[in-house]
Amino acid sequence: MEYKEAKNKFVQTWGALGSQWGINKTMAQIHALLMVSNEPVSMEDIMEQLQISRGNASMNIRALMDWGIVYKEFKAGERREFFTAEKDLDELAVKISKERSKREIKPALKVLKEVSSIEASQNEEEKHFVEQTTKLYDFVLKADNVLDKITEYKDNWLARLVVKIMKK
Amino acid sequence: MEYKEAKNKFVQTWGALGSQWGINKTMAQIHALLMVSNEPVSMEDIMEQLQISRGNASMNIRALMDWGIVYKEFKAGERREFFTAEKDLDELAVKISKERSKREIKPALKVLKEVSSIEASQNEEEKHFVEQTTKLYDFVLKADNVLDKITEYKDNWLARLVVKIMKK
DNA sequence: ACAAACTTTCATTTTTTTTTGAAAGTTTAA
DNA sequence: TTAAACTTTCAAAAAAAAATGAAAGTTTGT
Repeated sequence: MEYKEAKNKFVQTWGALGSQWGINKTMAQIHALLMVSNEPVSMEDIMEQLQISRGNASMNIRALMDWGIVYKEFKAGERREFFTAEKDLDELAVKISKERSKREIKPALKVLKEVSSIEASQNEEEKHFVEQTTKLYDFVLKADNVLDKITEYKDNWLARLVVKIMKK
Repeated sequence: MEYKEAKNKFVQTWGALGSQWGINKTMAQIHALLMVSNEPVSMEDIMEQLQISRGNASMNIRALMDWGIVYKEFKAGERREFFTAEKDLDELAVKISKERSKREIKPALKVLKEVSSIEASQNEEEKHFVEQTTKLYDFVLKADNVLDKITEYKDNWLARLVVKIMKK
């Protein structure tokens, strides 16, 4: 396998993986492309390499910047904008965790708290509902706190976690 | 808020959360419904409560059983089948981790290994590609191992993890 | 062996998500 | 201030994913 083929395979695979985790394919592909580029890439290049339209490129780059994992770069003497991806994987994981927590987990927690707080009657069915949603709330809250803690370590949290977990 | 409203809100929210994580909405809703039911539920009931077709119900229940998080139950003297969800949240997390690892992470690792093993020329661009994909491979491998380890603890891994992580 | 009571399958339809591309907007240099 | 060089927006089109429902399949009781 030579470089071009490998790069393409990587971009495709990363895109597919993204969509299995609720991230749109193009967004994941753009990210993949930027991850393995040693130089900032222009929108024109992204469009060409991924064969996508200007609008699509623009919107997905914007989304990646909103996630804080892609940055604009300016090159001296160049009018157009270039983009780079966050390449430090620890940093990347931290940012993704933070965003998903903020956008998805926190709102879900709010609902879980609400629904687990209803006045349960004698009814077995209702009692079970309250019990189960309460457990779920506690569980999700704990999991979310783990994410928060992870972001505090910042550097190499995964390696540290591995060490801790591995020693039984 | 009374029970029925709360239950509905929970099912809707769980469904929405599912789709943000790459799980189809109905599948997540069925799971939600079964999670908070104290009794096994028939397909008929699922169809009615979620207002979905028989085919849809059948296929998504099947998918949930393939994930190992929903079980068939037989009631004495009843012809039709009933379903229950895994209600132990630790067990649920373990099963989901295992499946996602098997279905998504392992295949991605294979590709990462492949593409990071190309013969890199002198070319800076190619060198960077190999370097970056190698780092990614190591990172994903470590993360996947964490998932594996988690499944070994089985009981209350999250609580243990919290303790470990919390004490700085 | 039959038929009633169910469940599964899958071609077709519907819904949702993503992409396109042209018009509108912005920035910069002269 | 103008216009060239870009980027963003968003209504419409296309593509992808999910849902339907009727026919086929299966199981069970008699």
